[in-house]
Amino acid sequence: MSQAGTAIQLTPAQQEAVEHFSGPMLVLAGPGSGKTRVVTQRIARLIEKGVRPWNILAITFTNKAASEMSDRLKNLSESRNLWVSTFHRFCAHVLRQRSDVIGLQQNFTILDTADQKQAIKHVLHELDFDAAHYPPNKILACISNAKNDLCTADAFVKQFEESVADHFTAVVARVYPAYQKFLLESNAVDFDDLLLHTVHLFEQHEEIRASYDDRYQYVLVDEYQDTNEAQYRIVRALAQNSRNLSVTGDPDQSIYGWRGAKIANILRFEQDYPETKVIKLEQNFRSTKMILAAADSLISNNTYRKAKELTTDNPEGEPVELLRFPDSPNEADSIARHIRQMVDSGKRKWSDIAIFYRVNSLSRLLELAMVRHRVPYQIAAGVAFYQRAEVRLLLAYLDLINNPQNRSAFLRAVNKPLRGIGKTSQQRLTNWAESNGLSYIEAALQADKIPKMPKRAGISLKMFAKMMQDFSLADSGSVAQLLRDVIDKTGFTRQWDATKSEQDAQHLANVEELVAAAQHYDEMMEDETTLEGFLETTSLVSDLDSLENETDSKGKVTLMTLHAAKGLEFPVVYIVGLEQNLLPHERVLQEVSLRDYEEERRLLFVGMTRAEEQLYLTVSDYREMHGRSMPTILSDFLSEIDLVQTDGTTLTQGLPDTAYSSTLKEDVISEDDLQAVRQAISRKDRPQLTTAASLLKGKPKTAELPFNFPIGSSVRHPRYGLGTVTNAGGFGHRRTITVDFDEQNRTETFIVSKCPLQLVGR
DNA sequence: TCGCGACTTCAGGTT
DNA sequence: GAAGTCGCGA
Repeated sequence: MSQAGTAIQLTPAQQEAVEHFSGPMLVLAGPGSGKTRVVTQRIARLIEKGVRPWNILAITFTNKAASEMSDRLKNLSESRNLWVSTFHRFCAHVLRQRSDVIGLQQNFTILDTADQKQAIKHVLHELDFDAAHYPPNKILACISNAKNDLCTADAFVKQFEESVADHFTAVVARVYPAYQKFLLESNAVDFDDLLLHTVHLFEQHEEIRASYDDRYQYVLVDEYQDTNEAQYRIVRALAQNSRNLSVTGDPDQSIYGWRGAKIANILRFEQDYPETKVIKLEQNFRSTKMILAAADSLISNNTYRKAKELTTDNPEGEPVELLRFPDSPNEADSIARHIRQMVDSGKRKWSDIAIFYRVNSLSRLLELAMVRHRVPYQIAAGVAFYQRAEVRLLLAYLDLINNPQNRSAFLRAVNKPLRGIGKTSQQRLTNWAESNGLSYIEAALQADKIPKMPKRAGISLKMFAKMMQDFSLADSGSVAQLLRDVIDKTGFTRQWDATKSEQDAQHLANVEELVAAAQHYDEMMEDETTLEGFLETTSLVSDLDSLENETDSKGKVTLMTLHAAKGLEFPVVYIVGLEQNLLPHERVLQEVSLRDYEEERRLLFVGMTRAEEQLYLTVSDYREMHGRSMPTILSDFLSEIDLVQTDGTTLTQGLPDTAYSSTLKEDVISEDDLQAVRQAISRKDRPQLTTAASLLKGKPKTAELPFNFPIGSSVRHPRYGLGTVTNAGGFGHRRTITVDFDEQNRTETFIVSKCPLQLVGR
């Protein structure tokens, strides 16, 4: 934070918040007002005043926020035994302690989104609904919304029976209970259940609630404006007796309404806790006057808000610029060049710069441009690693060992590697298992009793089940060793040969990396290492957790969605695509809901207020949407902001870089290359998989992007000029390419990782 | 039972 | 542009 490093003087309002001791407190903190600093200093003060660290609970929404706070606390005071957690981790912890009460076992599985989808499909199939006609994602969204509002399956069905509902709701009313049954029988929960079960645990078992209330005398909740009903009730349950609840947030930064967040929670806090002390932090230490004024004039168009006065003593700064481009490839390319020039000229370092966008699909062209211009970047897509087929599969094996009732894991693992157990055999098994009340593993052990089961499939099933039963953490000794045993026994890696293809090498490297992650977990937990603990760290990581926050090294440019940007700050910010249907998003334009429309405005507000010194908004006259180039309309929000307009194509005029040519239709870099780049980046730099607290502690490294120069592509050398790649050799750091320089009639061989070559669009 | 290619349909943000 | 579905041939 800009303020944290040097000027230590607290404003009177900050001081008051830091010194607040007991009773409820609401801190309304505008962007850049030093909120995190206030929270951490207050915790330090609490401890100084004699509060014991284990009586304090600090809750955030993301792992990143949690680990950042932990890190800061480390500098401030003796903070061991102090728990900084996300809502979901906190709930997982509570539920493991009291799993018996809610009908689960302690080793329950946390399903991720892909598992959930698979489960829904399975249920749809069982109920004889056509998955094509009832999209699993829509059903899932509907169930999730219900859960966020604490509407259980029973309640949903009852509500449905008592009201006039549409056909789709009727289907959900059938699917929801069946889905819950599937989860329960799998000894599993989904993300929403973590919250929902915890609410029920607290509200239906007073003695349990009271014990946690008593344990956590001081509860602090960050980003309170983003709490949904379930989270609201959890917080309430924890502060019922102790009442030392302090929440921080900013209604203007509420951007998770679609996830069930209720902005009303923060607006009504004073009614919920009448003795509340309210503190407003309105002085901004982050942005220039120009940027703050622009953001303020935007947000003042919202009607559903508490007016706030944002002020700053920072310099005037430069005006917010609107950059206009003819099309999206041009936009991406110009931004990349602009960034490169800022860094090359020594004005900025890579990590000073961030690019935000409304939808993930916009990152594609930007990434390609970054690669083309050799701009090192990081993108919030760290979990992509856990989504890779081979990693998911191995995790399914571990999951099944940990929780033999887990149906999703069984179905995923049973025929991979191939064991000749096809769809129909699986169907017969699951039907039989369910009608006999057995887990799939138990049923597989008696596969010969299943009617119509082919002999070969039956034998395979038995062998598979026996093999799974023979695995145990106790026998292997550590999660990493167990993983290796699984790989050995299943012949998991036999299908790949690193020397045969690049893809195979990637698969093998991913497997290696998962083993390394497990080993890291083992080492960190020592004797306490558990399978469900490891699996929990893999299912509760988020995209954001892969990002580094480096300030010392030159670092990387950060690409992320506007949603992910909350809580961060950068000297230079680009917000891409200020166009109708994109920002505001088309979905809120179709409906006539003012609430949703205003959330889009808040989203832009959040993005703009991340910027410290320079803020660029961009539009393209044509943008690729759904694989097609479409003319665009300027975002209505632009008329609410004071800015200067610039022709974006002139951004880097008169400067030496000439890699760009206006017809970038054929990208020299293919989608596969981009995947490889992403993988290579993430493998090198992703922090080791750990618990929240130790995330992001890896030393900052600057990754040299692996550049691909396909044979036949055009390149530019600063001295030799234009040339064509004619040959390639070697691997990794020693990869070389040979280039013919037509103009000078010479041929040179370069080491790719060191050469000053640049790809040129054709 | 399995892999491949052709085809359709779909694309918001996150724990 | 990508992912999922379907039908075919081996």
